[in-house]
Amino acid sequence: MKFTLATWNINSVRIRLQHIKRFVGKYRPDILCLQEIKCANESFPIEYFRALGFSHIELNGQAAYHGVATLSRLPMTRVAARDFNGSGHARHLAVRLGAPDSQSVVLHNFYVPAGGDVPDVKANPKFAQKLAYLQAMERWCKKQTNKQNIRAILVGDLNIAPLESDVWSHKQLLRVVSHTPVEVAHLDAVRQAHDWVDVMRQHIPPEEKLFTWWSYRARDFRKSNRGRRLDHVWVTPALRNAAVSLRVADEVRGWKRPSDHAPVVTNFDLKRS
DNA sequence: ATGGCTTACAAAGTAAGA
Repeated sequence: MKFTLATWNINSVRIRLQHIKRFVGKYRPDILCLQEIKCANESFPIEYFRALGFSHIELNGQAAYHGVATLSRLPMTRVAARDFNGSGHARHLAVRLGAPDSQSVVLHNFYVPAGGDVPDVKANPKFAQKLAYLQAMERWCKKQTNKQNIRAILVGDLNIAPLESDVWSHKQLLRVVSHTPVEVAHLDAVRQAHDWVDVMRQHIPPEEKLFTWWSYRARDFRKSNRGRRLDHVWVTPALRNAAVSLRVADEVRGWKRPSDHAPVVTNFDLKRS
């Protein structure tokens, strides 16, 4: 099975419909994982996506904040929508691609908490909640059995830029939430707990700068280029060779009134795994 | 630039993003 998968923190799905149409027209993704849809399930523009060809739609939304959606041209079934840290936030959705046999793949769509401003669990409850969320993800990963045979893809806005080359200035961001050593250690623990493979860094060397998010506050995001790699594509070892190509669609960040995140587009060929 | 912007919301200023 071959398919194109895109993950994109859309920062309000309802205000970004024209961008979605333009992006889908250009990249023809078979599966689209959105984060920060910022609407309840009943407010999600389902018909708009059906008209774009996404006949399979699974939602985990809430009013105003957070929320994730997975849209597909290919058959899929809902597996779970977990609340990893008991916050009541809509931040996760899992679907199964294909019939539930040994060749099917589970796709996880995540929106990890941003964590607020101050990287101190005592002074900032949001930072504590972010670390708790990552610990719950790690526990869940550890609990899985027969991990070498699990066929799974994990994508989304993980809100952490782990490598020095994942931020515009390692030194200046060491005490900025998203790149602090404690967050990076927590994310590494999640990854190692399931031997997840960092697909973006399989395709783009770790020495090379790679960003998926640029602040709205820069006058010219390309000129200042103070970006971070907050969005990720991971696969289990069984799918280690399944991603044939990948790119960050950073031109989308330059469209008028964009999301502050760019989509990440991956082409999969499951025969290669 | 220690935030210059953007979004949602029983709509004017809050809260949140990161």
